[in-house]
Amino acid sequence: MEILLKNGSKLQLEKDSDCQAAAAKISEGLSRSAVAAKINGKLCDLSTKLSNGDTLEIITLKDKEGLDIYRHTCAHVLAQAIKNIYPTCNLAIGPVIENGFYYDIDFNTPITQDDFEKIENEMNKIIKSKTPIERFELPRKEALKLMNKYKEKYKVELINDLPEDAVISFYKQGSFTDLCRGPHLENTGKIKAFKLTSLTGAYWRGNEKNKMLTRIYGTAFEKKSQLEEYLIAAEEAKKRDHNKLGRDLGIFMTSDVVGQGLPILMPKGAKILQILTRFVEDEEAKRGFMITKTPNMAKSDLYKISGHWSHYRDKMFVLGEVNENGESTKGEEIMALRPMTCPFQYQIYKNGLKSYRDLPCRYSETATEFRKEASGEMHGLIRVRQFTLSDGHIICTKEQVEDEFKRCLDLSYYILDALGMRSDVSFRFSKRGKSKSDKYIDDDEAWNKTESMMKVILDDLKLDYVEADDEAAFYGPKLDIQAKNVYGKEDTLITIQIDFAAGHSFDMQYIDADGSKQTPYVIHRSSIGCYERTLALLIEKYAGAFPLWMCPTQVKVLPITDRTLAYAEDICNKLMSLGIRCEVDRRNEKIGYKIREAKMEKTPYILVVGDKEAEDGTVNVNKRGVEDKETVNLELFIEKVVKEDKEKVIF
RNA sequence: GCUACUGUGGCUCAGUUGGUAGAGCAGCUGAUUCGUAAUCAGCAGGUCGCCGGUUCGAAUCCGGCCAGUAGCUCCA
Repeated sequence: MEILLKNGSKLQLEKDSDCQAAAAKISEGLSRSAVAAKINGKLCDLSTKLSNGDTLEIITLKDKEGLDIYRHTCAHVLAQAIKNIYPTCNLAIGPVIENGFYYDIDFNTPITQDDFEKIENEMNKIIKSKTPIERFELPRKEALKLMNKYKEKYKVELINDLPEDAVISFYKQGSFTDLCRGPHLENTGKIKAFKLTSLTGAYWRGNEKNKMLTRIYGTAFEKKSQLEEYLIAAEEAKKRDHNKLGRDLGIFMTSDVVGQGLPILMPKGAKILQILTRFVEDEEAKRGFMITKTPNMAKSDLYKISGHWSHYRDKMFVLGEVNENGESTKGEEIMALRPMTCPFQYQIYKNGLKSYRDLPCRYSETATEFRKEASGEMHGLIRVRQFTLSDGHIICTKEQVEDEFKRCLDLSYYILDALGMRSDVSFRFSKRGKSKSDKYIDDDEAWNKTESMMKVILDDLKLDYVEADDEAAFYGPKLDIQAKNVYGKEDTLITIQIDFAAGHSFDMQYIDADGSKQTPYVIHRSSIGCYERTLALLIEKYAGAFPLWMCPTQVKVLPITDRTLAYAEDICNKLMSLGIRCEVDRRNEKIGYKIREAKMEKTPYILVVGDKEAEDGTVNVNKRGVEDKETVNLELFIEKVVKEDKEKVIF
């Protein structure tokens, strides 16, 4: 028979040959490195038989899919090892993830990370045994019988939920059989380098109402050296962790007596936030936003109109005792700290009759907001209970939505560029999609209309985005600009949202050209996101060595002896008068000591001044990240640093 | 909120099977005025996260709470 290879060439094979045989025929090297195959574009095991006319692609570990298969097999080896050691445990699911794999298991007796050695040893035994891995398929009834026999209740549930026409396949390695779509490696001996990395809890089927299972994370690579490299890189990444670095650098702190999720920004952190805030507010003003200053709390009446009281109340800090329906138990007026700024800015819009000539109405505010996150959800500066959001709302006509949306995105691009983060973000179109829980405002028509409206805009912008169901706000779809922290966890940095409900629920109106009353659309948007979170990601991106323009201290002057202290002070005063943030290290210490400290603080410019410099009117410049130091004329240095600060140079 | 782990002076860490706390750095004082990542000496600093229990005796064992970390759920 004849099959077609991906590169277009043809291959003659014996009848009933499988993919492995095909790989062997192509080359010995390929035969060795093959892990799976794609027949007519569909992934399958190497043992899959080929038919005349098939198109074949051999998958190796160089392919992402190949590495995934390798890791998936590793997850099965983990499951087998665990079943060997803990025969009464129940297996749930064991998929591949970005940098490895995990397996969720219901243990009867809890295990700890100390048990990893034992499990890894057992896995090594299974790998050494080079047990063949075989695929077989069963009709639903038989499949259920098999899993019931093994008392795998989670697998039974999975099979029951498979669609009617699904092929139910299993993979068997020795005495161990697992429900699995596959494909897998040919035998367990092909795994060369793996490691179990962490142990956590995870709800069965991701639902908090279900039992919490034990999740074991691991990773695997083609070679031991790659595994080592990965583990070292992960350790290195953790050194940039803002939660450690931010505290070490004196940017923020927390205090037991203040409370969870309430970070305290210390002078350096507060300075960075001030710099960012001024930058953002000025840029927003240039782009037609009107700054507002609205209260941090309001009566429950406001949140009843916005829908927060019914959709969001359990996430709010409510001042006063309320019953399940959100009514005061004592007949008092109930106040609540604001979780968002929207309803406050709508009040401004509603103050006086609006004409179509007034639209678009762009409001923005550097707003303090409060959200009562569950105790386990807080994380450094990334997830907190009080935060500062560059929060804004655009009230406009339907025709203006598209243009305004694009302007919002353009503003965020501008800011991301200034932060040097544009290439670090990805886009997520967060929809309600098919999920219709009571989390969302119940209005199918409006949801459909708004989601398709947003899709048109995103496609028109040729944005490279992923669509995500069940990620919308309760009032509408969002474009989320996502960024990852050093652990690879993704969070929303910036968001732009279209709200179909606010105009109606707040009874916002404008008088159109023809004299008729119309209801406007609302765009919720952030320009730089939540300052605390953005700061966290900046700390991690730059490992504390921020671009000059956002450094709390930009220049540090170090006199070598007291004799040049006056000269150092003079330099500092000159720079400060030009808006450069500068300090003098006045301590009577050796120059090496002062330099060490200034470098550990990641100061962009360290100026060493001794008798020579004082006499010549020069400074010895130690630029951050540059090995060589140079002595330059003071005026020249000042000119250069002022220019660099103004232009927000990112080096 | 859930699962697992962690909590010793400002920071980094010691502290053996429960016998009543130790170092380095930082701080303070003194000397040193020394040219590119830690000058020397001395001093001071801790009810071992908090509360309760077991015990003759708890930093060490047990329980509760508080805080921190990773993950789940949730989310800017």
